[in-house]
Amino acid sequence: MDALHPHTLPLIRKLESITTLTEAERVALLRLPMQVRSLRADQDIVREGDHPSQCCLVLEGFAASYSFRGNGKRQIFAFHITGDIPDLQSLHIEVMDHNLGSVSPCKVAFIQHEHMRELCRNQPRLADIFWRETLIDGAIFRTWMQCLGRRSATEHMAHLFCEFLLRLRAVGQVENNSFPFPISQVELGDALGLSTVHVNRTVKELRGKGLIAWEKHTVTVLDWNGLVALAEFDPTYLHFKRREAA
Amino acid sequence: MDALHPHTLPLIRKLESITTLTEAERVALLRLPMQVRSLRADQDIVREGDHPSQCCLVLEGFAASYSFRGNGKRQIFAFHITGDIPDLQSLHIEVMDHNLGSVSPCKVAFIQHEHMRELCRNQPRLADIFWRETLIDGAIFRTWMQCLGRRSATEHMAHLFCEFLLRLRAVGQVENNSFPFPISQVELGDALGLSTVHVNRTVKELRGKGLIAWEKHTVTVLDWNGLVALAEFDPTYLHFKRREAA
DNA sequence: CGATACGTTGACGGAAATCAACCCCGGTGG
DNA sequence: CCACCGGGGTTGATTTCCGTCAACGTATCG
Repeated sequence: MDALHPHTLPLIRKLESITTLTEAERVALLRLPMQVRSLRADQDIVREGDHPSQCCLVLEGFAASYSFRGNGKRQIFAFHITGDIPDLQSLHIEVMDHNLGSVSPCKVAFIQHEHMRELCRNQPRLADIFWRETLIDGAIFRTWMQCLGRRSATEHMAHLFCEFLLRLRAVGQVENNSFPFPISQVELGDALGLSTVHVNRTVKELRGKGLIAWEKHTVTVLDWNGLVALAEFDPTYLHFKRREAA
Repeated sequence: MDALHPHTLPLIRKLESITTLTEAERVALLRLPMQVRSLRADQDIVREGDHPSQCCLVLEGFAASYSFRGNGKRQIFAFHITGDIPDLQSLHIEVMDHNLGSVSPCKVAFIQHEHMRELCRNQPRLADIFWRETLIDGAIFRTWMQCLGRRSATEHMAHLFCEFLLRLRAVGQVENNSFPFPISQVELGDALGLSTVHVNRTVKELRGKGLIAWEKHTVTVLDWNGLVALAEFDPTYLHFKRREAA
């Protein structure tokens, strides 16, 4: 009998925010063999071109998927938080077409692909749930695309804070509309497709309108309704089990 | 014994551009019950908010996934061509968070979810292949995001033409670097996040540089290397079985 | 034949990039 | 102890890309 791995708890919590698990499925998840590692900020986890044989579960801290252009400009595609498996796709796509790295200091767990595959064979419904996870990632990508293409800098940033509030709340990291936000303005610019200077001006605007506060790596949403209205935020795309209100 | 459905051939061809199928898998695909329909241009296939019970295989023509903002601005997330199943995600995500519609006149085949699920149960490797398909869609979304965030209008448009050439070639719709392109400049703008006016100027620039020709719904790539260089195009993200050259 | 959609072009304005300082703060080392 | 340094944040001045407005051309179609 394999040992139970309490490290899986964040994953279970996240999966239960979008679906319901049976006891057998929870146990199977808790038995997943994994190797835990601590990372400093800005460390690579997987690099473009790699052929990974394991995937990575975020336990603590923030990670990001990103890619560089020839001219050195970076685009961040997604931020990953507790409970996310950012490179689940490597289970079925051999070569990495982007990078994955820590943004803040992180604790991550590595799970061998063979163990994931075995789990998917033994618990076919879990396979579907993981598939669904990657489909929701796709939905988040689409929304991010719409923000990049059709929203102003201010609207886009407001949208990002709305998304973070809901995603972090789903894994219990929001208290009184405040959440950890260990991301620099440079990194935020790389995510929003903006220059650092303009990120700064945009943050200033959101602060000035009394919508958010941001100090010492913590963001507080001061006016949820105002932020939602400005961003035209609709949480459907996150596909939570039940709609959450703030 | 179920009848064979030759309509599945485009799907088989596309799947074989990224993987290898066994005879049993090919037969199982050919037996998939489906209902074929012809659509005029600009018709809805599935709408935001729907709970579909079937998914849609594109046989001929172009379709697009898109969504509107409150102010009426549209963002197109993806164009879908022969062999694509644009709403495969509805197999595991109940509610549509975006729209799917025809761009040109189309022939599509509808496949009931129950038949897809049965196929996935009987041919587990096909389930993984479909999963992989949706993961590649995700990779395309990421690349599109980088284009929206970090490329100029010219580079972005060049990138789009590069992608179309390879994807259409994979399903046999490219001859002498020419391919059908039944997309208006308005629609192209909705995909690139640009105004129609600027789309026009950008097309003019690509034409002026001798990179492409575009007339009567047909695009010809006149200078593949030049286009690739301008776009910084790297086809890895399409995850074809073997690298294609032009 | 006008109606309509699509494409093209010019003039103007605005949002965000770029360039360039400067500040604050927490190391770190002489 | 203080000087120095570097990373992050802030601000102003200028430039650039792209959006908006407006007009006009051209093809297709009822």
